[in-house]
Amino acid sequence: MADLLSVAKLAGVSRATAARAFSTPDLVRDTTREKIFHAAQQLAFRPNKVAQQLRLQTTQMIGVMVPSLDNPVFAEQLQAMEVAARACGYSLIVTTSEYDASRENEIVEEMLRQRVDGLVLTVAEADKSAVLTQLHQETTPCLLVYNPPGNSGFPSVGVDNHAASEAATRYLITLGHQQIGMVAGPLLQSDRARQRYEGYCLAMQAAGLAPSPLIEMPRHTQADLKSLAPHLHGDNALSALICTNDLLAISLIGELQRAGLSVPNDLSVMGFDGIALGKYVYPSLCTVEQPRADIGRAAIHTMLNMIQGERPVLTPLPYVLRKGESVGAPTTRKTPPGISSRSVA
Amino acid sequence: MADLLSVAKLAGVSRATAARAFSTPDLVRDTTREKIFHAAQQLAFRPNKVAQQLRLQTTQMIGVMVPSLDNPVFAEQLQAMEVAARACGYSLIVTTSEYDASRENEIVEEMLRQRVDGLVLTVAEADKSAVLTQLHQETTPCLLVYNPPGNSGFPSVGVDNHAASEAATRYLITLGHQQIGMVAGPLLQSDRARQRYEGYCLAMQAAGLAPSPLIEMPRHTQADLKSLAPHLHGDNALSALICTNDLLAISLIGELQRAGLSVPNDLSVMGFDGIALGKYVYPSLCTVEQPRADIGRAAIHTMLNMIQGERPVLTPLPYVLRKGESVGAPTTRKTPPGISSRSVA
DNA sequence: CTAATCAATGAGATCGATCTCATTTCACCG
DNA sequence: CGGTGAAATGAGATCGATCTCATTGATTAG
Repeated sequence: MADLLSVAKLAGVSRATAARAFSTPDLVRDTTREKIFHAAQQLAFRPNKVAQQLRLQTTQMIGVMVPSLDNPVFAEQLQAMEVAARACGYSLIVTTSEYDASRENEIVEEMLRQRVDGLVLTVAEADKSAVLTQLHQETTPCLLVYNPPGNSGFPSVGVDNHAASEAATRYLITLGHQQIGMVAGPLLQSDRARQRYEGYCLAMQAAGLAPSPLIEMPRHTQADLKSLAPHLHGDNALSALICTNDLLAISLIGELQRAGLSVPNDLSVMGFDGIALGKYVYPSLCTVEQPRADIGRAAIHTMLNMIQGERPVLTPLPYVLRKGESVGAPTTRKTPPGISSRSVA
Repeated sequence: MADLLSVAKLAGVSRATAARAFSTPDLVRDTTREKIFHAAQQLAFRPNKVAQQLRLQTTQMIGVMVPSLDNPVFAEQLQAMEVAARACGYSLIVTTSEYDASRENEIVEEMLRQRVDGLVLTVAEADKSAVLTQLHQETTPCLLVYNPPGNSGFPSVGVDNHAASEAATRYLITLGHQQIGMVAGPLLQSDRARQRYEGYCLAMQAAGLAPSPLIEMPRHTQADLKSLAPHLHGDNALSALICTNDLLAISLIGELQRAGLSVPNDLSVMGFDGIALGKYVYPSLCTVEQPRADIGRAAIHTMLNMIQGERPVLTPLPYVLRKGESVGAPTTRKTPPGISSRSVA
């Protein structure tokens, strides 16, 4: 591939002048510039970014790490990030951690070697993340997405999970639900899920209701009816469920319908995240929508500011309670009316 | 950030020896190597990939362009690509074209400037893609994904859309369907969608049935019942539909159910792509599954071979006809029985 | 004891751009 | 017509690594 030097030679000027023709055209006489452009054209010259990056000590690249692209909430955020970054002349190096801490380490190390200008990460658990602890030693700016800011010491872009979950729970309570449960992936391993559970508990208590213990599913994004069955019958049968993410909610609704139950008549199901597909399934998913595209854009713009040396000022982004057909008012249960009202006490 | 030279100085050796300690440790005396590693540790030395890339004339980076990450079929493929690339020491620069030809050009140009070692692209239409035409001038290896190989002149990883669509259609015919339609996004603008329609037509004709004209939806991944309504009533009312992608199918099923129709009792709906979520919704989506993860992995491994200078040998990957609850045998229609059988002739 | 061999290291060029600083060119004015 | 300042250009250093080739030092064979 032709380099600047060969262009300069062909045009009969020095390297420096050829370089100027591209970076600061005003400093080059019109006729000279023409000659250089013409030579560049002939040689199919294409500037070498790697050389620029080395010389200018900036890569115009942002390293992005998300847990998985199989979850649309991350893919949709990434889509917006890519568009925003490109519009500002930045490229993204995209990686997935698969929720694996050792991979997180390798990935971040690799990106630092690549001298990315900034890191935008979503980690499994911000508070106890080894990789974040180590990043404090570094000068490369780092920004979290979705992870609650907590005490990780890094700025974070996302919604207030705590408040959002409270709002979701209150909404169900307003509709008349009293037996409300929450469903999550295994071990409540994601910090966001934990905050959502806490928000749920608070809202329940504020309404004088007893929060149910968390119902754990064996997988993070796929519901399993067996784990849920015990909570659907008896005195304390649930009338509404909040899932810590939309994939869990959608697959749960599918399983319930497959088992002959009606959503929302037999059970109201609410999600969390607001992935696009939730609007199109039937029943449409009632969920707390995180503005994924806004979050992605905000992450990029905040990161660019941080790269400029500014200290980020971040307010949580607004969540939207998206109503949907998967949630309705509680109906009279199959259990005798007397029992159901007694169970409320 | 500390560089090799400072490490070398601290260790009391030359640049060359310090470099060798990392790249070819055998050539360095044990005691010397220890000194160098120790110095590196003290200075928190981290090799600069940009400098390596410039010197070694390889970036170990692959440029990836997909139309959009909002469609899980691309996100799921990308997830697999990222894991496969990382396992081989490569990074991905990820971009989205948003089905925009001018963006395609900019993106590819940008990646060539970045001196990616290879390009893995999914373009809107491989046959009439300006960017592909221009890429023939370049030496950077280029591989298509999902795009049918056609006469673009580039190797391609994906399934045989033509055959897959034929198989899907035959499956519906085997179940007894005769009035089968196909639904696509606007203008049949994607080359894959066009092949799928052709496959459908062939299978219909082979069975002695008349293919219906394509039913176009105003949007690529979101169904619109109004566009479909005319085909659901009358003598030629359809009993089964194939959608050119899963998002279209899932949203269509939602719309039908919302309108009080039953899938598959009133209408069987089949998708195409095999996104993960299709398995979990109710009714589960009957679809032609493209092995998205396999495709992603194959794309990376093929590209790595191409980078080695090998000429790729590609056989289409096997699709899987995934049965699901959204398709059933045709039922007696509301229209008088005599009419429905007459309409077959 | 000297020559030959091999392991270990260093000096300097190189990758492809940009930047600083010096030098040349040019226009304009007295 | 020479001088002055601005505009245009060039020479060379630089970014951080790797590689070639030369050199040093140690070991061993003759």
